[in-house]
Amino acid sequence: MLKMTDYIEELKWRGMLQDMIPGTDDFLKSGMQTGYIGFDPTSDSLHVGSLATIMLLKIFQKAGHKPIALLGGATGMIGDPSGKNTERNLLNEETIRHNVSAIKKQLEKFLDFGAAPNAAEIVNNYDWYKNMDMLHFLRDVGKHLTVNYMMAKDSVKKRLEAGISFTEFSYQLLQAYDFYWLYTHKNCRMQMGGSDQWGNITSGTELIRRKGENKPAFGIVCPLVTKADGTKFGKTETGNIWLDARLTSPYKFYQFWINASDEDATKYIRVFTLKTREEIETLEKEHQAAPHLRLLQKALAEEVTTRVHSAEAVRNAREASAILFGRATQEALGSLSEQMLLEVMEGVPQFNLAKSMFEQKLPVIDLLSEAGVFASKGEIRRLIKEGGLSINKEKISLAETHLTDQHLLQGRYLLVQRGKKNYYLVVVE
RNA sequence: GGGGAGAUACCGAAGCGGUCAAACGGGGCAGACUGUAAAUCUGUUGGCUACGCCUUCGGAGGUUCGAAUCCUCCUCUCCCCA
Repeated sequence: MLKMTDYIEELKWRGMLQDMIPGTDDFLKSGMQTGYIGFDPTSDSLHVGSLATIMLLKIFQKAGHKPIALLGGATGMIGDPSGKNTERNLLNEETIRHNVSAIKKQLEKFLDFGAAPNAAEIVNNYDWYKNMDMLHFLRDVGKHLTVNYMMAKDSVKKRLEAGISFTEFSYQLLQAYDFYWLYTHKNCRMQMGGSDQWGNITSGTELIRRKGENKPAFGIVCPLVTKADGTKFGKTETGNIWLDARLTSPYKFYQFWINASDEDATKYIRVFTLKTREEIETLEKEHQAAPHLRLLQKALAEEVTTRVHSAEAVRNAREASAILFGRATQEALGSLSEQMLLEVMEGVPQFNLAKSMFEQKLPVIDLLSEAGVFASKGEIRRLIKEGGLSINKEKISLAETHLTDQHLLQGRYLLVQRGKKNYYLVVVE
């Protein structure tokens, strides 16, 4: 017997409910329902920006409902104008096919596909668009929503001055039809999404209503995840944080969460973990009592990294973090086996230096410059002057410092550190 | 088509013949404080074989002992009038 919980109530305390279509609440309480979220195949990996909506689905399933993840194999070819202020370039079909299959694999990590009766499903809207011809689309879909209605949407209104192509303008019709199709074929009466999807979701419920369906459709949206300092969530100096380990190493992924500010961490732990309200509140109390332990950030990083990567990835990342940031010093570094060292350094940028160069007993500044760790010698000099350069956790205070074989970890590695958080591994061979 | 304004380092913006590798602000990086947080304060922010040298101020020429600064042409941007 399936245990149902109150989805809306849970979203509320997690701070994940921005808006909902009236009645959604009662609709969900009336029994197991099917709901969906669409994902755009604009690249071949999701990034943490999509994580909040994935969690919407995950929590939906946990609450006892049936989640459907819709991949926009067709809509991705059109381009959603929501939240965009300029027309986008179209991706070619091959790229989209590739992206769809890659994203599908990622989503499979989050949802439970074996949990009858509310097992998750993945669908691709290309399947119902590939055989549809334009006349049918215009007669069966386009006829039901007026241009006036469509133009009133924010996503369109914002673009009226700058210009919007007919193609992007039509996007909401396609998404509306997706909803209708799922409604009729999968008995799916609910759509979720980020707040930028509100317009598209209501176009869908409207289409369903005007097509003469007697049972209404529902929807909710969650707020955009933000950072307290106003910068964009999910980006770092070096770019997006991706879910794919090849694009963002598990170590870096783990560090991304560990580095969340206190203020953000209390928000994120509600959105990105499945911890209960009690667990979270207890953690917060413990965190306040001993903030330097960073319990909140650790709990957040561990759970998210486990789900996206694996428990083993977390172990490695935690170990690497302990060595790089903990009190561990040269001795700890030196005592690592080569295999451990490499595991710990996985995800840390690596540079090569010819053994012959190293043996010339050049000053450290020349060696680092040769290895290409820094952009220029001026930069290295400045860094040394400012006390921001360490090798093997030992501060370098003179540009003329010479390195000897004793500095080499396992006879061939140098751990270069810029500031507190940036590490580079130089391999001498 | 006519008239005007402008193009400076990552971005914004001063400078209008030497003292300009170029004020100031933002951003970046680092240091201090701390907790791999936030706030704050400080330093730094073209390159090099470095008390000196080289390359930079839209592009190409020119004037001058000397130009980001003056002149000529070109390219692009913005504004106003038709």
